[in-house]
Amino acid sequence: MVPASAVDAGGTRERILDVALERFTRKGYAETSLREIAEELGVSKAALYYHFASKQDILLALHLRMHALEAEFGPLASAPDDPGTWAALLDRLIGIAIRHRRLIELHFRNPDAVQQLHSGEMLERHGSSGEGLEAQVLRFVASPAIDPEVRVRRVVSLGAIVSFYVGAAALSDIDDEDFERLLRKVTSEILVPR
Amino acid sequence: MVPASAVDAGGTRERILDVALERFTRKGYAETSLREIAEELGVSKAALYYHFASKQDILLALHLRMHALEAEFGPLASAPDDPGTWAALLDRLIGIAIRHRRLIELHFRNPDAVQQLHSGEMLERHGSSGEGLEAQVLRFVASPAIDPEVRVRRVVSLGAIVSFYVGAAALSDIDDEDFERLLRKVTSEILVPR
DNA sequence: GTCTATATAGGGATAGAC
DNA sequence: GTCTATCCCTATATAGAC
Repeated sequence: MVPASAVDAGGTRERILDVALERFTRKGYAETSLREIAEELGVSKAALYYHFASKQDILLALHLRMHALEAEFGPLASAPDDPGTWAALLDRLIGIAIRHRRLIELHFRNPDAVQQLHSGEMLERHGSSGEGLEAQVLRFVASPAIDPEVRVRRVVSLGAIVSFYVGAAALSDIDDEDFERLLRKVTSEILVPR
Repeated sequence: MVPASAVDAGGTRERILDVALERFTRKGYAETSLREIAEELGVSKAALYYHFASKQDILLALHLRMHALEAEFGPLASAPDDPGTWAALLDRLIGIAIRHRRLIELHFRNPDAVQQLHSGEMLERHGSSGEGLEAQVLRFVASPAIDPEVRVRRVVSLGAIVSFYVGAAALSDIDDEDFERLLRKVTSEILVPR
């Protein structure tokens, strides 16, 4: 672990995280080796271990950025069956998904690796909040008390958000603003049956 | 639970594929070791190599099931800008996605591993058709000649199909028939702007 | 802060007995 | 068809010099 007071003169720590985010997202966490990352940076593997205690620790640092987003996101309302609550939630999710797509893709692409971060005791030591954003969102779609059609529509609206991941290459010529506007339009339609 | 010794010895190959499909889907291809699969089956690693030439060969066998589906699917129409063509395509995709969800999840979860199957010369030797279903579908959403809103709606409708993957755990109490009916309803709405 | 060298573990894959 | 034993390779991680 690197002391919080450590000065990152060359910005190497950040450069490691940048390369790791890129690789973990494109190739996957398990498929990406530290040798690979070190070579792209032009340093040795051992140098990585000066900045991070382990490979998992690199993923953790990226995951903590996500946690920071959740903090910025604020607490979720706790009225899972209210349509307006869900619509507002979705609205905020889209904003985050567009502005931090790489980070979302990372988590979407490596669910197990991220999961294991929560299994261990690593997160507590870094002051993790209790429940993740994902778990909170699931409560809005998993409750059997809510009408199945409503739940399917909510899940599909989530699928719409991650569709930029599925069809990223196919939509790369559409800029973020246009895409966000279209996405908000379509998702809001999805939620209201005709 | 199936007693190991009671089953015909020739059924081992299928049992390997069943376990592999389960593990590759849940944990990912690269993260799943052959030792793990062998242990669950109560056989040795070497036994696996009697039935398959390599780990990749196991994935290939599962991938060929997907190819069989594509054959059943039939040729795609080649009019990417016609709304009716896309609607018909989507309709058939939903049917396949529901009936063979495990297989779809496998491919959705391990895009790179499947990709490498096509890079090598393995597929030609097994009589692969030229272009995959996925590549053909992409032509319907990637062409810049088509209106961006139309393309976003199409990609979102694809996202709706894979939403059962995203929210599978949350919707497990809804049976396949209900889910399929709701999915067809919602996706058809997505394609037509209000 | 970065290096070389090395320890250790686990992966895929093969040989040969039965 | 399945086993045990083994090989080779690559990965994470550590030790200690500079």
